[in-house]
Amino acid sequence: MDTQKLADLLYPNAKPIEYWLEKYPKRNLKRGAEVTRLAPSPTGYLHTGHAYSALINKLTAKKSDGVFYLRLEDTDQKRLIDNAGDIAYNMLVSYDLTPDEGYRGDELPQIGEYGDYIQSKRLNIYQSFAKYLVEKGKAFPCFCKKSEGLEDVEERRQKQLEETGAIEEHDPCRTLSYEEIEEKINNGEEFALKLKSCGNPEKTIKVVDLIKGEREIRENAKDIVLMKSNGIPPYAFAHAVDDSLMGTTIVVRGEEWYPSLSAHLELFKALGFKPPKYAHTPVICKLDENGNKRKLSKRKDPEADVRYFIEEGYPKIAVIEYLLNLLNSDFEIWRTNNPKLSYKEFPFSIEKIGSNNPMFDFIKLADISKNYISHLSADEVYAMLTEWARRYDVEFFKTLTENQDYSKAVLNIDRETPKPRKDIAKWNEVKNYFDYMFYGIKNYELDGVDKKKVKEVINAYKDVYNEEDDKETWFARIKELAPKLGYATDNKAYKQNPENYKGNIADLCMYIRIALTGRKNSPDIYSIAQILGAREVNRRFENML
RNA sequence: GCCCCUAUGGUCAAGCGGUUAAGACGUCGCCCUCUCACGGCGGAAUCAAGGGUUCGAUUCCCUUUAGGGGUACCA
Repeated sequence: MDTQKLADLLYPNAKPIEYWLEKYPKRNLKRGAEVTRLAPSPTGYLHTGHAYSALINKLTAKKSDGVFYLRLEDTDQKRLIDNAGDIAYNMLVSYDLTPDEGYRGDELPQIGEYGDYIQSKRLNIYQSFAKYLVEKGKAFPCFCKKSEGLEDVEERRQKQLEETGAIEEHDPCRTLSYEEIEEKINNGEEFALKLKSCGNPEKTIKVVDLIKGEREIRENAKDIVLMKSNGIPPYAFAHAVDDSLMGTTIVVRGEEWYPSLSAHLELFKALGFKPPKYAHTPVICKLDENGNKRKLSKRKDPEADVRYFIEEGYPKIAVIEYLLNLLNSDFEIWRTNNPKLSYKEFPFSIEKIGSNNPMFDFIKLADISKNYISHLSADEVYAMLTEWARRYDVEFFKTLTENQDYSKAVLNIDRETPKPRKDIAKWNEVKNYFDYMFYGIKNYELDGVDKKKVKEVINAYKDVYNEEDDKETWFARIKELAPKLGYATDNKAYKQNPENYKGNIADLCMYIRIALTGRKNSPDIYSIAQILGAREVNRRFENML
């Protein structure tokens, strides 16, 4: 068949590929610089998996003085959601995963010489390369009825399995003659362009995956779709064309793409491009209600949306460090040895990524978060907390900002010391945790507590309480008071003969704590009393009597 | 159905032919202590099963099992 004639029939107006090859010359980067990219499809919010791979991409590019860019893969018209691209970009920015190049949301202009970075704006480019493949006899038009949606596909697959016992890989339309094609085109029939695969699945090829290592995979034999009948390419073709033209050196993508790798490699070969390096990453999973491991699901799992962590008030760095810990498990050792450094200093390596699909662990995340927060100064905590509250808890925001110094003092309890408290994992916990400092005491935790004893203690203690005391004097006074009221100051003595005492000094302190906070547990009561101030302390004592 | 990937404690995982099988989270106990948290010390808990290869397998090969993924004009 005259493939040039066919190419002109199918794509009469396409530019020759040389035009694009000239327009997008090779990148001029230093040796070893890696070009990575995140290429989400704007079909919803930014998935936690996206943040995970953005982190890999960003760190890899940074480490090699390369480029990390963002491209929007909006080739599925049916699933597009307004603003999804914009949200994705802004989420990346807010997690400090800002791309160096590419699409930057709907407000800002794109950066970079290799645009457009939105695939739907690149249709003429794909057309050129589609035409090129037809010319080379490596692609053909297919006029078959298309499958619509997953159910349709499954039904068709089932039917084919029953009839032939296998799934047809070569497409029947590949043998159509020029005349037949011309007639269909003239009748206005729509066509999809397919790859005329020449692979043999009995043969294998060697590939190197940056995570999986050296592998042998079967050659591709499927006539995959290159251009859908609406003139838009599906993932594979857009991937091959864009990543070649944009100079991507490492493609980081989820493991679910691994089975289609051989098809992609055939495509690169057909196009005459050198394929990039690949890194197929594990997929973050969770345990579902039946006890089975499954991929984090957009519909069922709130934590699949990176916005969830922001709403809950996890510090963004904590989330990133959790993900980093999943990627390179030696990160936490490094973190303990380098508590002050930014995670960006960590010697991240793609090769160290394990190949198991990890389970998302909130307990571990909370631990990382608590550690992170415990090392912040009160000013930093205040800043992050108010930023969160401004958006998600307006009442609390008002409270916090009405009296900044007071709020900071509360947040500073047991902070900025060698052994800081680790009790806050996310900002939405703070209000409940310190409500007695901000909103008074709503109810007293008194189960198992003898209220008479509380009154007795407070009644005596209020007279010796002195706001001016330093911490040691403060405690000395309590110690002095204890025996007078019948409380033990020596724990051992108390344990030996508890019947000789009304309680020990710990109980005495607990009563003071209850009067001041309404709770049996709280941070250091000396600090709390100091922050509350004598007036409020006395008021709370009176309240108790 | 077929194809691919994965398999070390409850979780994340080091390990890459010979180890008392790291470490972290969680859990339990003790110590510290005005409670809680922190911190310190210690304990329990893992190589999915069965075959090979080898002087020797957690490690290499095969089978089974389990889980995940793919098999779309979705990404």
